[in-house]
Amino acid sequence: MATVVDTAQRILDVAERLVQTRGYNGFSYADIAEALGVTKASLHYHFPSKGDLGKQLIERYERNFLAALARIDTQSADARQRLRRYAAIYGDVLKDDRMCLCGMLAAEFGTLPEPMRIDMRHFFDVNERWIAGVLEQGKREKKLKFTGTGVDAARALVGGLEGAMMIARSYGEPARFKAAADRLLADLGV
Amino acid sequence: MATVVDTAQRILDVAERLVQTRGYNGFSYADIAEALGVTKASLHYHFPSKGDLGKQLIERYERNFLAALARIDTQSADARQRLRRYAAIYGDVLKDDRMCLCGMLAAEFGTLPEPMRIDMRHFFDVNERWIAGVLEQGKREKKLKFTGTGVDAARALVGGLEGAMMIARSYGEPARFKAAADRLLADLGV
DNA sequence: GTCTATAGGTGGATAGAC
DNA sequence: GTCTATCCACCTATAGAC
Repeated sequence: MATVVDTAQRILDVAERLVQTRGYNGFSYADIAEALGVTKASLHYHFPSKGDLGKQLIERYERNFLAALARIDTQSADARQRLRRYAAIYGDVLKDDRMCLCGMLAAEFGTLPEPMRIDMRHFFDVNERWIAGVLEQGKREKKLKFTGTGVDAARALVGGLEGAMMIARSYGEPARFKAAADRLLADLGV
Repeated sequence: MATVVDTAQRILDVAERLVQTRGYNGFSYADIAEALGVTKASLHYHFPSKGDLGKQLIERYERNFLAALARIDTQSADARQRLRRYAAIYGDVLKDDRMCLCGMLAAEFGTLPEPMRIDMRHFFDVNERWIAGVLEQGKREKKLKFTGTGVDAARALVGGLEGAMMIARSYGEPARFKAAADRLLADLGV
């Protein structure tokens, strides 16, 4: 049985927001310790090294993301509606003043430990696969249109959403993201 | 008269590559000093603080970028060709294993000193303006197609290129960028 | 302009008491 | 599990000699 609110999860909650707002190289154990009112040493009990923390951060983020995609699958049958809801996830993250965790880590790729790199790419892999599936479904049902493979179109969509999100955040204008996302979706027939 | 090879420029050259590969929070004066065979102290003579260095880095990057756009303007009259050459600039940066300097800084926005934030946004402002101009030219000449304003379409293009670049670099696959870029251009009628 | 030397701070991480 | 205390490497930055 877990504690009332599991300590490791609370650490991950704070660390997640820190990475999404300041980046993996932009926060320290001291930041988390201060936010939770504990010492740095006790954080090391739960996550021995920063690399361990980072890796678990990505894995939890992917699990939560996949759960959100599963909800879309069960609640929305229409391909166009599924894509709209997919893009809305990004928009909600941005309205909370955050970048996508993995978009952030992609920028910091050059300094990440290998285990984090692998997990980060896996996040994009599963995202692309899910989108590609929706795109192909939409094409079969003649509700979506795109040239080339579903995977290629999916990659362009993910890249477009991540980039638009990153720039919109620098301007503090979530509307910039919305405009770009709507355009990307429109090009797919949404 | 400048030295044979101006020291400040050589510092900026090394720092530029470091930011583009490791990020602003991912390099130190020690890295530059080692690469140039000088001490950290002498770097501070040329750039008193890291914020000064970062700011001058962006300003030089924007000047060089604008010069490249000016070359496109004089050498290519066709709107479609101009966009292809614009996207090719990004592709060349990526093939050199670098991210766009300002795309990198956009990710690190949360930790940047205000002067760098201002310069970074200015880079995107001038990029968007240039693209918007090309898009509107192409629309008048009935060679390009897009809905809404040229600025909105320009923003979606910049975001799409930056995001695709960032992810392609994480996979070490420049081809991923090329595929996404071609798709973004195709949606504009290129 | 570049050097040596160093200040003053923060980084991640560990040992051992409670 | 959390604490105090501490280590050592690294960070940005400065003073002052050459």
